[in-house]
Amino acid sequence: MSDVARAAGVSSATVSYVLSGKRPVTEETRQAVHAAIDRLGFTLNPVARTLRTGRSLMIALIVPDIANPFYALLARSLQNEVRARGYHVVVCNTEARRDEEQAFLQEALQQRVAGVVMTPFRLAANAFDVFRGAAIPVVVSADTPFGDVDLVTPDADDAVSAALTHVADTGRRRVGVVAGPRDATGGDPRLKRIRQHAATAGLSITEEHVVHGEHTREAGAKGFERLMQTRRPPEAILCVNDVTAVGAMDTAERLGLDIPGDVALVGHDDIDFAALVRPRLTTIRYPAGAVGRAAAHLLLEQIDGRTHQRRVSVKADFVARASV
Amino acid sequence: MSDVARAAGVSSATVSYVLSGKRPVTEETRQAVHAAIDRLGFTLNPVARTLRTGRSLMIALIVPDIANPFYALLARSLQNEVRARGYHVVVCNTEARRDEEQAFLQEALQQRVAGVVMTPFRLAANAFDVFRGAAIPVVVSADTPFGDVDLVTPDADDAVSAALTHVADTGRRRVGVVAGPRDATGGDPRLKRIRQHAATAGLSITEEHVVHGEHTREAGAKGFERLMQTRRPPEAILCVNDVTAVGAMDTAERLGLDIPGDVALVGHDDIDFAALVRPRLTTIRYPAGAVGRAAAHLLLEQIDGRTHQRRVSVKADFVARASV
DNA sequence: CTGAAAGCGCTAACAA
DNA sequence: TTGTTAGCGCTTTCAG
Repeated sequence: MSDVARAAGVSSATVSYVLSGKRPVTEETRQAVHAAIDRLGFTLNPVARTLRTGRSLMIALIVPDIANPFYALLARSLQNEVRARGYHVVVCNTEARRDEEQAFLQEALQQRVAGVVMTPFRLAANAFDVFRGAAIPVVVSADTPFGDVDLVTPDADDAVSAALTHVADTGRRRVGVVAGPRDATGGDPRLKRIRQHAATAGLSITEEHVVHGEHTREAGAKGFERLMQTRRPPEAILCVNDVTAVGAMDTAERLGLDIPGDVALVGHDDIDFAALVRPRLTTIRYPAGAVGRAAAHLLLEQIDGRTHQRRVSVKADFVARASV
Repeated sequence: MSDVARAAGVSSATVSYVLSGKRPVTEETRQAVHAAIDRLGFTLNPVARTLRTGRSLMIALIVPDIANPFYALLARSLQNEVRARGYHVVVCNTEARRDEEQAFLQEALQQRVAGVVMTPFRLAANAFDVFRGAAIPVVVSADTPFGDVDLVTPDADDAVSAALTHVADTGRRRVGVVAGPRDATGGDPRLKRIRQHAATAGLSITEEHVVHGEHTREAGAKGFERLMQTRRPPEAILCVNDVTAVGAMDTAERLGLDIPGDVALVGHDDIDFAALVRPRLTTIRYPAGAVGRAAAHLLLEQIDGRTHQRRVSVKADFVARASV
């Protein structure tokens, strides 16, 4: 940059100001600087800028598993939204492990990221306090508020209610749930919501018909199996997400169980492939693209220092297909 | 860091050397420094280090689409491999567009990334020359060599041969291909390989039975449709990847075409969901996890300055399921 | 074995 | 409207 300054016959401060526009510059010197920049093929060093300003152009996306299509789509949409502003997305897979969640958060802090978008699982609720202190924007994408940070959350009551009504309409009464991990911070909000609407729909969910596990295909397979091994197996099973529902289908096939003949199945998220498996998966759609966009907007608002909504909800809706 | 130095009664250089181990330090001072570090809760600032050394802890993963499960899995496995060494993965979705490919490469350069893993599509073959100049390690994941950089590539001849033989064994002769973009750098190596083995298997691929498009579901849907609209439609269709094959299935369903009754379908990659769609997709497996690991190893070898293999091939194999 | 000090490239007071 | 300069926090040469 000092090279450019010399070539343009100005100070390096002026070059900086020409580039940032944070101070008025005469058209003449502006031209001269740009000419020098072009001539020398100069590009700003973002690292030096980060060191100086304490803010990088990186946004940390901290999620359990980028191979889960929901998060992959979220990542893509987030990147799409922030790219125009020069931000990059660094993807951090926590496997829903608390140590990894903390480690990535710590590293994000050290790296002076411009912001964090996270789906926390086992974090302590005060984990983001440090970020508030460091004035680093944080957006949490989760079904339930988490600490004192901006939130993107599903508006899923209608959808869940519709799903349960639909299940009830097909004459099923005993409902099981393949829920998220028992030790997740704040429990499993999706399970809570299901429980909340079950009674209204005339459905019963007994304790033995709720199993906990990770949000993975393997956990879904195992959870479904345990549910079907109970004395009176559920007539319908809701899964915490589509990936676990697919795991459930794995088991159903292995056990020779027919879906929806022997048991109905409902997922969550509506990932692309939910419509492709057989039977086509009935699910509660939570659009990952919209979630990514919402998170991006919340984050950018914070970065810009504008008053931010503390919370955006994304409408979920019920998608009836063939698994119920 | 100067705080730590002061607290430990040493110079900041010594603190640096204690941390890096690049110079012998007496056990005594080492202890003192560590004590001070713990007491003050000090952590190294990676940004300052990057500015000084010209190398960050970021690895750029530049791919067409992270929402394609193949790349999502690649990303996860890459991150897994490099994480222990302190590296992070920033994901860059190019949508297979040349301008984005170039832009991300340029940005990676500015950011002084530790390395680049890329699947290029429309880049000029000399695009990596700058990286060689800047001594930034690059690994390309592609079906064909690309410029003068390390390569992770499928060893797919046996698999493709097996696939075509399998197709021929079912009595089909006219084969169509939903190939990659016509203007991709170096054409479509998968198409080439298919052509190469077709004759041997006694199959014929006419010009009108090769259609080009992006590696997307939509392009697959369109390509399949065009193929099926030819005067004598192919009896079997090979797709450049599983995502396009799924697109083909979309169209088949819309048109009321039975797979494999009316036309057989073969994919590429064997993403998780290939086994879940109906009919289960027969495909040529190219394991994304192994590709990510191979890329990571190649990259780390380069970072460590060790003599690197210029090329690693990952065995592909034929997976016969129900779509042929 | 340790310290002093330069400097990576930028931004933002402060001064003119 | 522009310039001077300090300093972000680290690594590494050079000197001891």
